[in-house]
Amino acid sequence: MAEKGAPGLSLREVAREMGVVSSALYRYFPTRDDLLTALIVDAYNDLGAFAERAAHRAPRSDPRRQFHAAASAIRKWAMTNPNEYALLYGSPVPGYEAPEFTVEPAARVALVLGSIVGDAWRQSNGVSADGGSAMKGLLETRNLDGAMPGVPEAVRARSLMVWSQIFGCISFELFGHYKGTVRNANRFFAFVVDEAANLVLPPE
Amino acid sequence: MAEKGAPGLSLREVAREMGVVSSALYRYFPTRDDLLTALIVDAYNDLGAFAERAAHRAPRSDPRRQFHAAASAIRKWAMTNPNEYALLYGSPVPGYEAPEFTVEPAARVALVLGSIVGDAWRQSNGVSADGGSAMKGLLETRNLDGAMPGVPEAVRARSLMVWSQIFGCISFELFGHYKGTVRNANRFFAFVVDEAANLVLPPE
DNA sequence: TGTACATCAGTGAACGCGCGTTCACTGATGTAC
DNA sequence: TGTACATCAGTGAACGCGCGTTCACTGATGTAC
Repeated sequence: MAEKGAPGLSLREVAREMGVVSSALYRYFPTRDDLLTALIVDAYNDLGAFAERAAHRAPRSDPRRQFHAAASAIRKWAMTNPNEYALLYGSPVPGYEAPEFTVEPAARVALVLGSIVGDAWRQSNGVSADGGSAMKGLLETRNLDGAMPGVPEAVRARSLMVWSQIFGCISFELFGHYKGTVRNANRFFAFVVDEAANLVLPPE
Repeated sequence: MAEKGAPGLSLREVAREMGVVSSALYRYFPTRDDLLTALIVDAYNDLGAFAERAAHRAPRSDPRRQFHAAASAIRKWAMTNPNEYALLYGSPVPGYEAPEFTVEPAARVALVLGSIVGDAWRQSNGVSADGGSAMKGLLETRNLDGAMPGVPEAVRARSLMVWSQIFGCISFELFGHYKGTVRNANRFFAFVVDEAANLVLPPE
């Protein structure tokens, strides 16, 4: 049951890595897609927990450092678990549709970044000049009210942007798109995260 | 030879779509990987040409509009050709390594964005306060000198960032990661591109 | 203009392989009396 | 403490399928004389 191995997203390969015959997995999962779902949920939680721990190691009083810690953790996790990362953030598996309940574990890692931003804004109680009305209907306010209460709408929008920006950067690096342009990937990532932090953390 | 169909990245499926028996492809490609390479190069060029045309339809005097036009074209192409997009920007195909000469067509679409930024900076001849020395060794200057001559190093770095930001955003949308957070994907994308333009185009 | 031959795009059968899934089974572990 | 039986994790053979690749072939098109 302890599926620690890297998934090759084939039932038989998962079985192989667990040192078990393929049909044995049918005792636990009725179908390949259910196995896949379990792997995905597991991976999301693993990544989420990893980012949470990293963020909590930095002091809440320094949101910028928390932000960097979380982002770096995500990147580190991606490089350590490239298969899992590709499973979560790469091309969708053809013919597979993730069930509804994967949304919650999927949100976990995003929530880490969102909470840092939210905490920082609530601490700073510096009210930003909000482009509020221009943002109407842009986001799913219902969900974001829970995740980032008391954060200006423009900051929420930028947070979502920055979220996909960070993952976009990691994906590009991992999938080889920076070849020939970025020389020092570590420093480039730090640069990107810093620019991202500028966009979502309260000034000062 | 006219491979217009959407690739399922299986030789047999490509053959099927071309209305031809699978072994017939071996007259043109010695191996599956060569077929894959041809499809990838084709797709890169298709996307690149599409973005170029869109950018050229906007006046050179309005780089912001050019930028939006190019970005929107990329997104549109992605939604029209999701399989090709996943082939180019999704998970790497296991066991396949793209040969060196795919780098050039791959760079084509990035060059569209880069040229808009470069042209704008050269027109504005507003010299930015450059964090120059802090950037030393961050990027592959050799290649970028050709693609974006006369552009401050910080702007180049931000251009690369913005490049992956735009693709990250498109990937997240296409691969379903915005479910539950972004309500109006069109407007959100426009917002992201606008923020991106702010980061790379000269002020004023 | 007509025959002989080379070229070459595409066919179709076959191969070995890994896949997801089924099914009857084995054998160890736990429970009842 | 010892026997009888149920539970249950895992086995191993088999299935049908799509894959990449091979190979001998067919038949239309082009060229030579």
